[in-house]
Amino acid sequence: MTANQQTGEGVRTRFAPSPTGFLHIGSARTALFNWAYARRTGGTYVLRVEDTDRDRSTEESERQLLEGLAWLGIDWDEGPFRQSERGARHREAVAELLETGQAYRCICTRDELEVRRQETIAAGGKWTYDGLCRDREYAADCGEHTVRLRLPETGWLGWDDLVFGPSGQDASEIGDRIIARADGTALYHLAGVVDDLDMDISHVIRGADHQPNTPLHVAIYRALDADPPEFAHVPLILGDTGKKLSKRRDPVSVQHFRDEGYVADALRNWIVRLGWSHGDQEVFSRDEIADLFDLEGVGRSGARADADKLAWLNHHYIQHMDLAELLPLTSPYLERSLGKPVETSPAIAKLVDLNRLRGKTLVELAGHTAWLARDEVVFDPKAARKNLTPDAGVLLRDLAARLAVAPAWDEASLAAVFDAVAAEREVKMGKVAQPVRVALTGGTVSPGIYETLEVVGRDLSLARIEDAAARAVKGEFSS
RNA sequence: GUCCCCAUCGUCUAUCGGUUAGGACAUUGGCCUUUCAAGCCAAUAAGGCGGGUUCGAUUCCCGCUGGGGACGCCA
Repeated sequence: MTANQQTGEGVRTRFAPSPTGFLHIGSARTALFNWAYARRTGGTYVLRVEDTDRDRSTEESERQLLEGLAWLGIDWDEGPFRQSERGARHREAVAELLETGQAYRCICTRDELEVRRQETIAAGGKWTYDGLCRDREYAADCGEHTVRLRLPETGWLGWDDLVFGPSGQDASEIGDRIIARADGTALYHLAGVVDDLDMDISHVIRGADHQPNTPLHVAIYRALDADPPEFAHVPLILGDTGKKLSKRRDPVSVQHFRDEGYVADALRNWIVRLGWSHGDQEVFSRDEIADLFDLEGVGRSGARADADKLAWLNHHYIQHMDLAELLPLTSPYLERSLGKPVETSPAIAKLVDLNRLRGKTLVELAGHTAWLARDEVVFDPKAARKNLTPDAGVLLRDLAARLAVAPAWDEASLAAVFDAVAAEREVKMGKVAQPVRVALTGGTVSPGIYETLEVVGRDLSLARIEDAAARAVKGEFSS
C-alpha cells in the first residue's frame, strides 16, 4: 500500500532535477511524464531542485532549468523546493535512524575502503561494504565518521514497477551504504526518500538509470518505517551510438534545440513519443498529452533519439500554427540572420506565411525570408551566374518595361505579362521566372514568382528587376 | 568483472496466443511544377538464434547471443 493510498489523497508526482547543467532532454522527458501523469490523473505535480551537491550546483543552471520547463509548457503546482533548504530535516532523519539502530557510525576512511575493495576484487569476490564498523556501536564522539544504513543480512528489497513489473534485489547484494557524509550532510538517497515522504509523493517516475538505486531506496523507506511510493522507471533516451545520450557526443540540451529553431510543441511531442506511445497516434498537443498519457503506454527498451522525426514534427507544427503565433517566434531568428532589429511589416508577415512550407526549422524559415528585409539584394554568385546572363538581362529589361504598364499588380495581370514574354521569345516559363526570382531575392528559392512579386510590391520589384537587368546585360555576373 | 534490465522494418512503435505483422519518420519511384519545398500516390523494409509449452507462438517459459544501465562520503 502506498502512502497516498493510505492517506486517501490523489496522485502526487515530482520532478527532482539537480541543477548541474542545462535542461537535458532526458530530464525534460522525465519532467514531462511526471507532469502528464499528474495532469491525467488530476493529481499534483511538485518541482524540487536537488542542489545538495554544492560543488556542482549553480543558480545559473537552476534558472536554465526553470526556463526550459516553462518553455515546454510544463507547469508545476508546488515548489520549486530546494533540497539544500531541507538540511535540518535530513539530519533529523539520520539521527532518527541512528537512534533506532537502523543506521550506525562508520569510521572507515576512503583510503581504507579502497584498499579493501581492491583486495576483495583481486581475490575474485564481489565488493559491498564489509561491515567492519557495523557492530562497533561508535558514539557521536568517535571522531570523523560517516553514517551507514544497516541492512538486513538477507531479504528481498523489491517493488512492483509500474513499467517493468516485479523488480528488486537481495539486501546481501547491496551492503550497508553511506547515507550521511563525514560533514554530517545527507546523501541523495536519504535526502530524496525523506523529501518524497514529506512531500507525500505517490508516484516516482524517473529514468531507468535509477533502477539500481531503487532497492536501496526501498530499504530506506523500511528503515524509516514508511511505505514506499509506486515506482515507474522509464527507459533511457539513446544517442546515435545506441548508448545513453551523452553531453559530449549528442545534442542534449533543450536550449540547443530551441536555438536551432525547433518550436516547443515539436520538441515536446518528440520526447513524449520517445518511450511512450498511444496506438498509432503520432501528433500530440500539450493538452492531448495531459489527457492521454498513461504508464501502460511506456515501453521497456531504450529509444534512440531520431533527429529526422523531430524535424518532421517541427515542420508539421510550423505549418499548422496560427500566423499570429508563428511571427513572433520567427522574429528572433530573422534578426539573428540579419544582425539588426526587424519590424514585422505586412509584407514580411506574408512572406513568412508563404515560406512556412519551405523550412524544417525557424532558422531556415528566417533564412528564406531575410532577403526581403535587406536594403540591397545580396546575390548568390552561383545563382546569378546561371540566371542573370546578358541574354537574361535583355529579357528582364523587356519584362520590366511591360510590367511597368501592367494594369494591375496581381497574379492575373502579372501572369499575362509573363506568358506573353515567354511566348514571344519562345522560351519556357522557367527561363523567365527564374531570372526574376534571382533579381528579386538574390537567390533561387522563393515562393511562387507571382506571389513573390506581390509581396515585394510594384515599385521595389521594378527597381530590383531593372537593376539586375542592367548589371546582367553588362555581363557583371558572368564570371 | 559483478548485479540489474532490454530485444518487431534503418529509426520510433502497434500487436496484450490465431493479423496478408499495422502506423509514423527516413529511403526509393511516380504525379504535380516558374525555383526550392510542400502535397498526393506507390514501393522497399521487421519478430536475433536454439529449445520447450500449446491445436497454434512475435506474443508464455528456459538457454544462448547481442545491446544497454548501474556499480561514489555525485545526483
